[in-house]
Amino acid sequence: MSDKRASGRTGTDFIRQIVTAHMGEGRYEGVVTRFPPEPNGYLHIGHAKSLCLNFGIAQEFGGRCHLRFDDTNPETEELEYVEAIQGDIRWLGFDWGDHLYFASDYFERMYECAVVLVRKGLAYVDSSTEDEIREARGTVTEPGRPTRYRDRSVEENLDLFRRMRAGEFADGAHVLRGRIDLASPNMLMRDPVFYRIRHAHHYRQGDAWCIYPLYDYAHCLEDAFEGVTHSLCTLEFDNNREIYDWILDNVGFEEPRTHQYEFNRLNLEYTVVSKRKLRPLVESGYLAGWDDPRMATLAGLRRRGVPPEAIRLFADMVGVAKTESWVDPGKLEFATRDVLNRSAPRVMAVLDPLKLMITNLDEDAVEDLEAPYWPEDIPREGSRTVPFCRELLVERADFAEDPPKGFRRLVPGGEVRLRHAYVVRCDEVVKDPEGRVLELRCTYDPATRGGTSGGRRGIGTIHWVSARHALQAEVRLYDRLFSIPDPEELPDGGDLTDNLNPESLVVMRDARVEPSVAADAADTRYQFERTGYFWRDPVDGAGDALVFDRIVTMKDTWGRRLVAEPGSFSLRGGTAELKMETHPPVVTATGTGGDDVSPEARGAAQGARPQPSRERAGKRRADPELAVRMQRYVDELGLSSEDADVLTGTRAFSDFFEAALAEHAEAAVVASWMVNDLRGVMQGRAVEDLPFGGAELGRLAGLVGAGTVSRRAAKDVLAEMAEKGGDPVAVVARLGLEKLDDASALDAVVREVLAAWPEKVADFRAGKENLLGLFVGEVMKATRGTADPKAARARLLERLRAGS
RNA sequence: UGGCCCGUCGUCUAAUGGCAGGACACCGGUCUUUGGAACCGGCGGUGGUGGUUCGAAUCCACCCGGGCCAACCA
Repeated sequence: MSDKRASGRTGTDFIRQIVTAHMGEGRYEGVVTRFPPEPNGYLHIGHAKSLCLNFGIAQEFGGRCHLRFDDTNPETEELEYVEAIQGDIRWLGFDWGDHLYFASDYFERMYECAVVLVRKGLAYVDSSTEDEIREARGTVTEPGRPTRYRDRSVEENLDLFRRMRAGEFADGAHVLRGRIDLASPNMLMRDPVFYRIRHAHHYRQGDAWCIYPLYDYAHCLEDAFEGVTHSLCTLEFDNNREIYDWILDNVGFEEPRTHQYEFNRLNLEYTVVSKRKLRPLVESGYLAGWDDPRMATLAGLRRRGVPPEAIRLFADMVGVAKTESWVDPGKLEFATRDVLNRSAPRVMAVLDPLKLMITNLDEDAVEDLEAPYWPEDIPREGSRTVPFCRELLVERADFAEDPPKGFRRLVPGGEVRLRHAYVVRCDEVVKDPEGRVLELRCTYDPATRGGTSGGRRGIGTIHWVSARHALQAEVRLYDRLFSIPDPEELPDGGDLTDNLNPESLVVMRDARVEPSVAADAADTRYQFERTGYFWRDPVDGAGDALVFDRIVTMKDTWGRRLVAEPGSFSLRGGTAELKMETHPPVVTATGTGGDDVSPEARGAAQGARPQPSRERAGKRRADPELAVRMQRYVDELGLSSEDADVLTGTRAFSDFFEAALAEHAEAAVVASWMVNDLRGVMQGRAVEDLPFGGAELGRLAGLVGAGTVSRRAAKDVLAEMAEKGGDPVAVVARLGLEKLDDASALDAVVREVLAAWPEKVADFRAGKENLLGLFVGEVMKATRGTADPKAARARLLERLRAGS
């Protein structure tokens, strides 16, 4: 395994930063991630993000990514899904090599781990009913209570657990629970169930087992067994991390072991991925299946023709963070167009044909025109011939008798260029008795062969096919399945179908495609010029029938304009987009979820005084001495009540403060160090676990007060003390952080800094004065924080002003 | 309501005490044999109030808002 990072994209998201840090410090030999699907459904776009993250990190860091089926629930899992999932992952472009695993293969080892916990008294067999257990677990505000089985002996637990495995009991008769903490504020720690009895047939294990482990127990062990280093999951598993660590630590896995990190899952607007919610749509036949091209499943996207590269690009664009995100599907569309623009040959197809007769051409004349597959800005070679003759078909939407302003297509008496062919003029419009346009009679200008303009300016271009030569085809125009950004936001008493976009599928049954496509591979992705990207439907278009799916529309600046001009129409634009304009999406039905705060609430927030925290107030009630101290800090020491509140949050913190005060009597200064700085370096530790005491902090404050150390450098000293302990005087000496008092030395640094940033200096002199912070920062950096920032600032200003 | 997580342009995401940047979307322009692509420009943001600091999106406190957790699902 190489420790060199693979070349290519190196993201800077927080997970990659953690991995980078771990690799830098040599914590693991190599990065091992995993993608752990449960084989009970199809993968969707959200899984794609996780796949890109896990496999991407493995690739970038020269590690590996396991594919592990998390098949611990025999009642929902099937072989069909494990095969489909593997196909989807390969299609997306990822390879797990030899590292294919199944959680069910670990059942024996998991059982042994459970025995270890039972022997340690950390797990017990509970024979309560499911309802009893739930009821005894308490609520988020009330602690749980033990059931009467919690204190069974180790021997009895061992015996019962063995017999559970042996099949002596019925489903639900007993469970194995962790013996952790029934009062934990984290509900998952209230003696979670590790094993349950299910006499069910497992698709891989058959009837070998009748006890099955639950997620929280199984997942961390699976990771640990495989030597996973970074176990990435979505935000909602945040609460599960505590149990993840508890089990691994208590089973005996030592550092460096796997750890769990949570990132934000992908939410796509206008789509739903919930299996449960989508199932009725599939079963009712509204959707053609789990691979319906309108679905956000990988199977659906694949059938639709979205290239896997586009999905990977999309995942990159979306990024990874910890904020709950709702992504506009326009981003996926952009990624799709971006890939297809470079890779899809252009051909012509007419979706809604209108006859166009070239009256100055002989009936049997046929001219083969050469038409390049690529526009000039795509550096690819290749062309096909398209037959040009008397009777043509053009797009009905490309003709208007009464054109909207700015219309650049065919109008009575007007001219238009036929792509790759000739300029034609519309001489006559033939209609049926109802007034419907039947045919356009035009004359062409032979001097404009190949589409040259013949001196005309500002002329439009439309696509066409030869009526005689074109191939008949069915074209399916797909649009977003739902009409509102969050389809799961239901109207009162409504269901998902209320939010369906009625025009998510429009079928053009009598479309015509230029004849050249007959010779192409069936999986060719095309751009039908001016209408969008298409390919043959891999299911219904697999045989002789030409059935095309629209992968994505063209970006449509004209159609966008038309929205503002009622009565107009567009040939490309999605209907949902039009809808969005006419019916602004209702974000919440109740009106409670928006980001607007009522004026009253805002006013109240502004006027609110800082409140002592509930937790600290509670501590002071329990310990009257703390309350006395808080009062004294305010009355005698003159501290703000906020600072006094924080300082008296625990006895230890308050003691620490008093010890510091004994060394340095300026209460406000010491309090500030405690409240604002010390808490920052504690990193979740309790104050009594710090490797230094109050006296040291007091001395540090004294050093700053005496001018021995700048406040800035003192923060670095504090950080060093928090990490390694030590007396501040010694740390200052060791690190060489005494304050820089030499004015000429400071001036030298100031000159160096200004010389190093000539453009910024110019910008500053041109008026961008907030650049001063940059310069001060550079001086502080150059002096490792030992300069006096005020002096540096003054000197910088002097030189900056002098030079203007 | 107890605990945990999270608040940066409309959306997604950078900035790890020192220049608030990028992408999508939107608007305008150039170019164009696709109303595409490309190129140029514009719009637009640190939830609030205090505090610490020479300097705060970043550290501290409080408030507000959003999410997750009380399956023998994952």
